Amino acid sequence: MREEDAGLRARLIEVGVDLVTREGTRALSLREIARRAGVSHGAPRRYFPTHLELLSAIAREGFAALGTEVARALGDGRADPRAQLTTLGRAYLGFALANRGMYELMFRHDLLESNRLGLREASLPLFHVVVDLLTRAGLRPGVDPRIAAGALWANAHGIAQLWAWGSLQLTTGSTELESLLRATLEAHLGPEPR
Amino acid sequence: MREEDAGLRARLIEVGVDLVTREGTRALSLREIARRAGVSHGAPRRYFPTHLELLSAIAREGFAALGTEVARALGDGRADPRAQLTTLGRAYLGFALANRGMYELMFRHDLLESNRLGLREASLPLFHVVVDLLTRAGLRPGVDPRIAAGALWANAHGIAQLWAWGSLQLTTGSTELESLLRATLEAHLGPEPR
DNA sequence: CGAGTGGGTAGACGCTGTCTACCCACTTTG
DNA sequence: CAAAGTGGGTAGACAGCGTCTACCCACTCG
Repeated sequence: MREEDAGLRARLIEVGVDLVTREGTRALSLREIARRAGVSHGAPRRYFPTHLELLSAIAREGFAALGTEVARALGDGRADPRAQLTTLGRAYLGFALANRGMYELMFRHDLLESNRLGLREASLPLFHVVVDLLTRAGLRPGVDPRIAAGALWANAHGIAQLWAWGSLQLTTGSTELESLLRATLEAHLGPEPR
Repeated sequence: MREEDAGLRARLIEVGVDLVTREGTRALSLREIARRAGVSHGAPRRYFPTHLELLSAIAREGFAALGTEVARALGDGRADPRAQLTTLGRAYLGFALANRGMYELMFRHDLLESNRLGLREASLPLFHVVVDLLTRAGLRPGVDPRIAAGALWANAHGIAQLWAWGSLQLTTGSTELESLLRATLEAHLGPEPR
């Protein structure tokens, strides 16, 4: 009867996304989601046999959002690879910090039945973008770009997580975050050419 | 009456450490810890007013273990800084992978009341070791060693976490882990001198 | 001897995820 | 047109959880 009667399945995911971005992973109980969707607590079971599968579906939505965000930031991809990598890093960290709840969910493998539900695949295209940009940007000889991409990803992930946790905030202000990103990129690509 | 009657408080922590290293964070319910310690579920409250405080105490034990592990690996500190950094990285990743449950707990800030309970302080000395080693190893000019240390830490953390999650395992075998570590260190310190 | 108290027990409350029995509107079929 | 089947949802139960509260027992101290 709502304007959005797009089936309960979609509505549950929508409610979940809304809930996690606004109140964090803690609020994502099955019953609470059902409550906010206006159905009984048993209803979700028809579409998601278990709580984890619902959470995974919500997390997939997060990966999709991250993907489009990054794609939007990269634009037509005509800038040089190095600038694009910086842009990508900024977009990644920006997403992680703007949507902490969702980002946390996306990497809480204990909530997600990690492998089985295609979450790894959901983050794979982004990984390949990084590999591609790195090869085009030029690495030191003898460096496997997939290794470098893995290291870079891990670095961004670590920064986002430790920052969100507060472990990295020596000072306040996000200029330090930018410094961390720059330090990482320069380390992998050599100093900025002028 | 046991050979270990070192007070309930210590025993609860001990049981918790044992439990998390053997069965993961999932098993760390307050009632289960109490059960294994042989007391009623209300007993821990005398020493830990809330579940989170007990978990934090267990995590602190983890940070201590990580610290001594790293210290043991570094030895008398006479090797050159670069080699020590490699050793430290290996020890860090080794700890994270050998004690996945504990490592996960240590960085699950949603379980830990993060700031208030001195957990950040627990990891701070290790951070300073990294800063020290980096300055002695020599960075490119104009690089704040604290920033570099943060980036490095974030990188190690990210590698540990994504590896544990399975996101980084392009191939199997831990040689790839070693590659990731090497790539990171070489990126920050320049190629290995021969 | 009586009061006070540290340390633990036991039960209740509201919440959680899962399971099961039911039920109602709708479609399909004979 | 009636009967059977079924997709989609409700409602209640169950065990487990963290927290709170009332009690209680051994022990110490005045």
